[in-house]
Amino acid sequence: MNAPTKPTTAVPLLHTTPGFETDGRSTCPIREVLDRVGDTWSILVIINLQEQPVRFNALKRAIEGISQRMLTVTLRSLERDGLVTRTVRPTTPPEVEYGLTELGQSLAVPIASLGGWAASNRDNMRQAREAFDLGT
Amino acid sequence: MNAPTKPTTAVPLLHTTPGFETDGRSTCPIREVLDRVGDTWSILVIINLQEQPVRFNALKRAIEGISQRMLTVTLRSLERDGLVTRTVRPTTPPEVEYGLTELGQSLAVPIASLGGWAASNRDNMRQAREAFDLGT
DNA sequence: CGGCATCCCTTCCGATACTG
DNA sequence: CAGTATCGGAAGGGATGCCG
Repeated sequence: MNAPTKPTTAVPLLHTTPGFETDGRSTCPIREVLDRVGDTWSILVIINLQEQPVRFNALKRAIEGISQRMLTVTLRSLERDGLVTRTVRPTTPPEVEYGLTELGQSLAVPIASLGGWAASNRDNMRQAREAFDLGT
Repeated sequence: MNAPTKPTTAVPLLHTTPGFETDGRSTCPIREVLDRVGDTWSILVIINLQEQPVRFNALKRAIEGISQRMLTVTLRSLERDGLVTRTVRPTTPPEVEYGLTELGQSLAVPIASLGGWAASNRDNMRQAREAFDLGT
């Protein structure tokens, strides 16, 4: 989900190893998409933008636990991938609004269904975890 | 997605800060679920188990780029959360099969729809990225 | 208000070696 | 085959300070 970095020793994914790029197009699509929105905050940002455009600090308040730095980084990344738009209104102080692109809206649909699952099943997961942890 | 660790200085999430636990139950469900399944490999493992149970090394071969260590860690985590079952057949050499629980199957549904989005839209994301990177 | 730059500690995770 | 243990580098990300 970050800007291009140059690997020094460790290469994250096998298929990005020099000479093993598999022609640069045949990577698993899910892997590729998760590499961009599968981080800690992207999904939450998208969910919070689904209803209407939101300003930077409002977004920051809405997403519990996110730091200013990570919100900025996450928004830039989503903007780069064509999922989020950034609109500056040159007032003083400036207002910056973030919203979803059409692509972003389309991604918000499966994400919302994941959110629905989360809301319905988190208790099941908690109970399973407790049971497992008791088992040893 | 990891076993319980004791934070030393930095606390990952605000709402886990001592005195700010929000009673230990009111955390955003999506955040909570993503903390367990939102890592690099869990989603891919679940997708690969959706059809039928798969043995350890078969799974390793199926998931491009995963290391043995991360496959083990990921499977343990999913098992702990009640999403995956582990079945040992005491032959020599031993055969260990992993499969989805009912809970895991139910999670596989929204995950599959995310996968469908990924397959349909990765080219859009690539193009958006190229355009953005040209823009500066 | 909405950022960016730097510092620096923490966590992740691949590589490697060893076991039942 | 299916793991576990350990190590060390790389990456993640909070805190802080400065800016238009």
